[in-house]
Amino acid sequence: MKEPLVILTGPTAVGKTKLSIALAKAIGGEIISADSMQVYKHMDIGSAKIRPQEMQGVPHHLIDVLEPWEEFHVVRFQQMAKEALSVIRSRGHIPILTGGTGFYIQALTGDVDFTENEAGPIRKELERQAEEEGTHVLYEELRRVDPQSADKIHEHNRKRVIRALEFYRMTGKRISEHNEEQREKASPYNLAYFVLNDDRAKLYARIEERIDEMVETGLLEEVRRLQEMGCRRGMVSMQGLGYKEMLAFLDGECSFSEAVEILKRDTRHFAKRQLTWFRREQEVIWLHKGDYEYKEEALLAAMLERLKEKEIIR
RNA sequence: GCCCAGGUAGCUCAGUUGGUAGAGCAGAGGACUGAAAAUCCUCGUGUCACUGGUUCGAUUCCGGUUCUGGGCA
Repeated sequence: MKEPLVILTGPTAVGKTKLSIALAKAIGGEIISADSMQVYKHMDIGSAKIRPQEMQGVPHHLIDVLEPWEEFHVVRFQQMAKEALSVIRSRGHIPILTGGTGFYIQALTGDVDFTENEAGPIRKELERQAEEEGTHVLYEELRRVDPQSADKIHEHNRKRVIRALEFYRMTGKRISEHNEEQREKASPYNLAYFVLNDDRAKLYARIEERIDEMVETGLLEEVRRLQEMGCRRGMVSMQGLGYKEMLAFLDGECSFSEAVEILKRDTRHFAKRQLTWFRREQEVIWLHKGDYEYKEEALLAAMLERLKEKEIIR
């Protein structure tokens, strides 16, 4: 029997956190966060991090474990999540992966192998080359070396072009082949992949509301504090929604109200991208809040039923 | 009340020397396998305010009406 893994995800601001607590309490679960920003300490307001008193005693993993100047990425996530998984297993609890970073969820559920190469100076070299000679030169090289990837990746998508080349230069293998292999792997987990969703208009209204709350509770002050701690705009953590917009304001690039408007817009765009991602995922169990009259008990009951079907709970 | 400038896509506006129109933003869809809250791609028909006139033909020219700014009284 495969190891059980419950996933509760969905677009930003849909209400994942609240529901995850109810679910964890109902099934004796522990939560692993699949969130690229909540891992960071001192980033509480902008990342909409769960507060300790809201956890209601449910153990949480991968929250508040890194300093904002540290780099976080899928590989690190995968390692840490696997460690958390074994801790949870040893306690006889059920792991619940909660958060909106679809890529991270995929890395874990698909057990994607990232061990083939170690991050090195090649990336920096490629970035420099892109800067000096233009992405086009790199793209041409990619076409020579890995035409399949070149077909798939748009020339303007600098990050992807660089990564594909980086992979080739480091391993001598084509990333397109590697990805193909990884894609065919079956998940080692007995998955229950829930995606919470709501009407688009309601979701957008909730995003707007939530950002207003963040502003009222001191988003700008939080970002100022981070700046004083030495956080700069290039950092991975500072590319998070809420952080990059406030930093742009603090650098005098726009007015405060403009920054807030841009933040709202970008967050809407983000939610939309998340939904695109989940639509593509196989095996997803959609939970439309409207189908359950927006009642937590009804949503919970539906989830528990599916968990029974999958023999994750009795 | 008079004068001026305007009323064109959800918003901001461009344009048609008369042959029924196009950008940005918003919005929608998509991609994504070591930056992913990142990065990238695709999608634009609307009584061109209303109403008469001139014209083969008016959103474009002329008159009137109306609305919105600004100025003068």
